[in-house]
Amino acid sequence: MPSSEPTLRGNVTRSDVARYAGVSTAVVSYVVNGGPRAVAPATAKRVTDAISILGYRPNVSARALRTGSTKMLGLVLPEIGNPLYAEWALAIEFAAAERGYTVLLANSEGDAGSEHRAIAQLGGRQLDGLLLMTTLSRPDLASLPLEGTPTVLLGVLEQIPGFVSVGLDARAGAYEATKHLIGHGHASVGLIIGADAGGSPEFRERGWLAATREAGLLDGPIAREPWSRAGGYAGGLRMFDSPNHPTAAFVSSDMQSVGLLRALGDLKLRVPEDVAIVSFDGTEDSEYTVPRLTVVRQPVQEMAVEAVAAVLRPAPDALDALDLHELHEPRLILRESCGCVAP
Amino acid sequence: MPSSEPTLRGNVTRSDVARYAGVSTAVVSYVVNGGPRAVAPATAKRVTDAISILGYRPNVSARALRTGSTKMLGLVLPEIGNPLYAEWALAIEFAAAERGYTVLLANSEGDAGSEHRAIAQLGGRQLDGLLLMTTLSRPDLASLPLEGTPTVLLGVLEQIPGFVSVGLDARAGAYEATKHLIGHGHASVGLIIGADAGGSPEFRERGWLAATREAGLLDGPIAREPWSRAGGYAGGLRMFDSPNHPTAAFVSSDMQSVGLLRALGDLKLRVPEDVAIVSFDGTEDSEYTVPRLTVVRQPVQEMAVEAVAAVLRPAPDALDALDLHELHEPRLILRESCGCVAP
DNA sequence: ATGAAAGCGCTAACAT
DNA sequence: ATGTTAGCGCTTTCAT
Repeated sequence: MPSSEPTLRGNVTRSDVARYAGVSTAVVSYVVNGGPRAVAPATAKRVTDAISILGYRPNVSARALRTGSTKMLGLVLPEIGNPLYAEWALAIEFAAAERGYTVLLANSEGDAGSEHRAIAQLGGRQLDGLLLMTTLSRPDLASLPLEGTPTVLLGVLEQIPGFVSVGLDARAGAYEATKHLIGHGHASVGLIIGADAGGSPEFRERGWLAATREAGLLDGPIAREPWSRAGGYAGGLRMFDSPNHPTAAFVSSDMQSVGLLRALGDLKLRVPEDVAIVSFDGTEDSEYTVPRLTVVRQPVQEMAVEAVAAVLRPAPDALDALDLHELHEPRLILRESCGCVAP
Repeated sequence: MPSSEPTLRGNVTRSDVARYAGVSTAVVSYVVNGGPRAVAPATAKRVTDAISILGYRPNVSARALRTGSTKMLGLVLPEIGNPLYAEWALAIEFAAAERGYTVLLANSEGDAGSEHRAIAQLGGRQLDGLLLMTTLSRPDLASLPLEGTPTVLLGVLEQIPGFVSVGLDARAGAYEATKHLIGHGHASVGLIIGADAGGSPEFRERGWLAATREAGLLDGPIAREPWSRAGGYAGGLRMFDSPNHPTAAFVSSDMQSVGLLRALGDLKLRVPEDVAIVSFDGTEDSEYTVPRLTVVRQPVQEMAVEAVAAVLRPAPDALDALDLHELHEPRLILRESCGCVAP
């Protein structure tokens, strides 16, 4: 005997609810959406009862088709495997949920081709906005198939014409970090930084350079390696496997610092006694390395909230208002790897 | 003078394309979807040309409304902050993309309330399937608002009636790990494991116990702590801050191992000389700790591919086929922390 | 090989 | 305060 259980499967429609509650479909809509017309309390109750009894769930696709809004935001990240991006993903998701939006996450795997593909993929889904942590440089950005989707650039270090972006003052952070290291009396501070992929990294490099020069020191050595544990490992091996290596290093990401620590371990060099380190990012990883990393912390949560707000903000009439670049301030957190705090 | 540029914004519809190509909307559909009717090559070309000239992109909501399939899969994870879950997310996303599906990611924050909320959230979106890394125990699972969405449980250690699940033989992995440690001559092997949240952890505990007993050793100490760096740190401090601590430990997750390493550093205990460790998971983190961690590696990618295949598989007629539990085999990877490989 | 048209479930303007 | 109804963009059956 076949069951006529109405809660079976999710295909209860609003007209089933309307019939059950003895009202029109419009009233069901008014109740579900809290508007735009008022409904008598008694009627509303009949409707909500019917909804829960029948197990009705609004069809999001139909609503999106009708209203033009999917209540979804796209988020393109280079790789969630990187704890910093994982932190971003979490923060964005949270900020979006607070405003009733769901996040569709896409990985760009850190290369331009995948990034285009990821954006194209998301583009077909009528997203209400796109949050883009791009690895692309300025000229490439223009060719993105953005198609009228409000877009906000994430983790951008400089202002990019035609785009709203949420960035951080990486130069100031790097400057402060390097200056702190120099304050410990090091004569030379090395720099481990990512391969230059779009104008971004130089800001950290500039801060490091400015602090070095300002102190009247000679420029320390530079290792340019991928923004990964493996990159930090390779750079560390190269920079420190020689008798006259620098006694301090500013490392441009936590991932690279983890790799550097690994390399220093292999080289039997102690941190901070033989090599002092300040890292950039401040992910949870940095609190659990041995020794704990002194870091320049990115205010990820703060930036995520702002990014979501920005992408949802109605487009301003003046187009120049698009060239917006919100700058957030990183913060130096003193721990063991610089030699400040006893291990 | 206002522009009549047709590529402006994404609101070109299939009927615009039809008009431009001089065909009916049906033909546009046939071309876009490669069926169900054949189209003359010349006509098809006119259509594809029109599509690219006008910058037409199919409206996913409309298609979903019409076909009932959103081509989206939901993925509920306890926290992407954990590298193991990040790895899962990546693997699932990849496996889904291969089959033309997009993944909607939701965080359950590791507690039942958030998990319910996350599922309810996704539930309204007419997903074609749900992948669920649950922290819930069996009885709670039954109360989930799954509503006819095909669901596959992830990372489950035992077979759960009424659910398809993709799991791994954690007991075997823990057994092998512990046995390996014992083979190094340790008289006692401690266990650091997560707080027991639903039947899952015991499998690792059982494997550890079995190996211990089989070797005729006394049971080592157990520290039950959260599945996090902080948990491993706390457990490590407790287990090893005493003169007669065990000389080896099997740790049930990489996150906890990272915390344990940190604790051992604080206690000035060396690994593997004073304490030998084998960890469980085998995330990238485990390759970059100092020393490198010997691990029982979860075949995440393999499990992810299988999970996606399972959730997309048409529901079998026989309901008992639902009680499916695919068991994957973890693999021991020898590195430095157990004392096998010279640092 | 192609076209006409119905209708997926919903919202909101326009009735009443 | 509530009901009627047009249509969002798409797929697909049924004609031609």
